[in-house]
Amino acid sequence: MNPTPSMPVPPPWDGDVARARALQLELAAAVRLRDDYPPLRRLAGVDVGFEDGGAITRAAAVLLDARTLAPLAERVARLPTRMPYIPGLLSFRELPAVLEALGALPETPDLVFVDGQGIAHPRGLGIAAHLGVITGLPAIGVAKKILVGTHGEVGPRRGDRVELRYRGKVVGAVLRSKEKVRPLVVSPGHRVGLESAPELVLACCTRYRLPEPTRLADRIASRRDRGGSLFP
DNA sequence: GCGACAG
DNA sequence: ATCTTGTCGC
Repeated sequence: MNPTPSMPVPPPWDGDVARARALQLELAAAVRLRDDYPPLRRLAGVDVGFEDGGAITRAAAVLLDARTLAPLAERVARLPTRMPYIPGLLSFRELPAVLEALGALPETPDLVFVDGQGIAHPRGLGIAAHLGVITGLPAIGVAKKILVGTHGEVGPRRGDRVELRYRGKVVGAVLRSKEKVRPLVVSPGHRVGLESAPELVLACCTRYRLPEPTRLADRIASRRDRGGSLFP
């Protein structure tokens, strides 16, 4: 992704929870849930970790070949942490660092996988949806736990899934990405449909619970990369 | 009023 | 998310 001139970022945290929530409602209105992504050539995965007991926010972005899922580039961004974790306002805490790492990638991805919720959120704007609306890029949220919503039992086989409902609406899917592991919570972030999101995530799940884009970003963001880059 | 609550 | 080693189960 080239030096992007005007990529709007969340305003500095001022402690005003009510205003942040109001902004989420505005941005949620811009979310598009229709499949509208280009032929997939490049994928990206982003995730966040912390250093100094939370003082530093460390974001990682990984670029992958969509066909082979092989990593092509990785970027890390470190920023002073501006606000505490508040359920429902996660994106305001993590997005600044994520956008910096994403913007530093050598190419603009066709689709971004984000560790967290898409529209499966109290106001329809989880971090994946927030990122999508702000960057204009197609995005999907892949979370390890539910924030809101309910669902029936999920089958035991890879690929089995059930709808995630919130306030009478389908907002995502609970997907078994691999046998004998807890299912993932998948929800569209932007420019991706409710049916396509789980399909795209599953296509990126090889031998682990998490899809490659998010799994690789997670390794780097959480300092588990064991000494260095993905390219030995 | 009492829980629940992505990372 | 993070603090943290070995250990039990598939």
